[in-house]
Amino acid sequence: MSGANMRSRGRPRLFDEDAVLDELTALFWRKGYSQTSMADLVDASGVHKSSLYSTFGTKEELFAKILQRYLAARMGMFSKLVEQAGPGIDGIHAFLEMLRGDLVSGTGQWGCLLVNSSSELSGTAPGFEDFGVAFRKELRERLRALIRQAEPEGTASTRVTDQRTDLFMTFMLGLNLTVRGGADENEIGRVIDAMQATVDTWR
Amino acid sequence: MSGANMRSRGRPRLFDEDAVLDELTALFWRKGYSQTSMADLVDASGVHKSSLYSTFGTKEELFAKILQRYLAARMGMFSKLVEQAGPGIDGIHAFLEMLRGDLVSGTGQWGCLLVNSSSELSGTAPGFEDFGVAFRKELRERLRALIRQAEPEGTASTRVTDQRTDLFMTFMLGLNLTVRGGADENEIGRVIDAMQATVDTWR
DNA sequence: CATATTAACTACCGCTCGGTAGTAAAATGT
DNA sequence: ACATTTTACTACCGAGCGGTAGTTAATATG
Repeated sequence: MSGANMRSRGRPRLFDEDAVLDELTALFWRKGYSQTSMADLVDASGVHKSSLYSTFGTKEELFAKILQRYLAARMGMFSKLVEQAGPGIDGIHAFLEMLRGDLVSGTGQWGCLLVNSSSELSGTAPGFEDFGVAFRKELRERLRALIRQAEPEGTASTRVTDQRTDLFMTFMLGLNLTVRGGADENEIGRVIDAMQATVDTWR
Repeated sequence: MSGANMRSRGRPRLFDEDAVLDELTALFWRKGYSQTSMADLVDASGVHKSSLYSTFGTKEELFAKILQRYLAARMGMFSKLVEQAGPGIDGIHAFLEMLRGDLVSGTGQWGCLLVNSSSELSGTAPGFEDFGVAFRKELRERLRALIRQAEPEGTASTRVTDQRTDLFMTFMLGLNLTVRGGADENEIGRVIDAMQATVDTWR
């Protein structure tokens, strides 16, 4: 029986692995992969370099783990947002408003780690491109569900749903870029308003 | 009189400055700023390192010059595209089709150098953020002209024009990201079709 | 207490990075 | 011819990079 409370054999960790991964994620998120050095990660986490290597492997391996962890968390967040948004066109409106709230504060202004990384490393990718593809695919599924449930039964064709999903998705990517590019709250607000107006024509 | 044909005093350059800048631009465009080393630039251009430094200054200064040059070229291109697109909703459709042609071939799949750089360096920017802001502002002006001339006189309010412009602009940013993220021709086509359908509702 | 195991911590390695000094070569000016 | 100016080219520098070996400390097991 290897229960949850079974302590391992040697010296116990002095740091919480999850908490450290959160800090490292934040650093990569804000500065990008290339501009974040191992020394930066050591400083930010307080964990010695060798411990980072023995725990998470090389910088590439660490980053892969972080991306995968981030992907799961991000998708969980979007699923919850879609759920909270509720059905109907009003649901999409609510979804966009929740997005607005996220983008103007905290980590929101750094864009999406997966999108950023996919863009940063696509020209020289060791193998991170798959994460970006997976992200777009999963996000698209959730957005499609949000949009699908906003259409009165029988009225919408699959084609229309798909087109709206593609537009909405591309809009979200562009919004991420706008935010990361340093847009202020007004500009973000304007852009979201523009999408709200478009969504209104879907009634 | 310092005419165009007045040769300078010392040893003449063995390389064409503009041609070299084009090559360096392509490299930064594809690989990004951080992932492009001076050695890479030397290899790609065939110009010795010292000559690059004496001609263009440090890596940061060189990159600033490249961004500025790229900005001018890019804006010229967009101005021409808008002009070629012509008036009316059909003009916007034509514009999108020209975009489609550009994105599936050559440098198009690397996205936009300014957008990429703005995203890559925003978390650690030495001072490149201004280029991204200038780019978004200038691009927005041109897109607004395209959209403005597609509206029948007297029918459209300033507010509607601005909203459509913001949506279109954000769409283009997202499209860039989609392309750079490694989307294939089908996915790009779908996304553009989605925007075409939205533009159709503007009639 | 002895041993095995795991982690913390220090010190270091080879390499690549951006950047520069110093010299040889090719042009113009007098 | 000679000096001046500008560039081409070689060789090199210190710093920071990602990554690792080796030692000390803390826990579990026998």
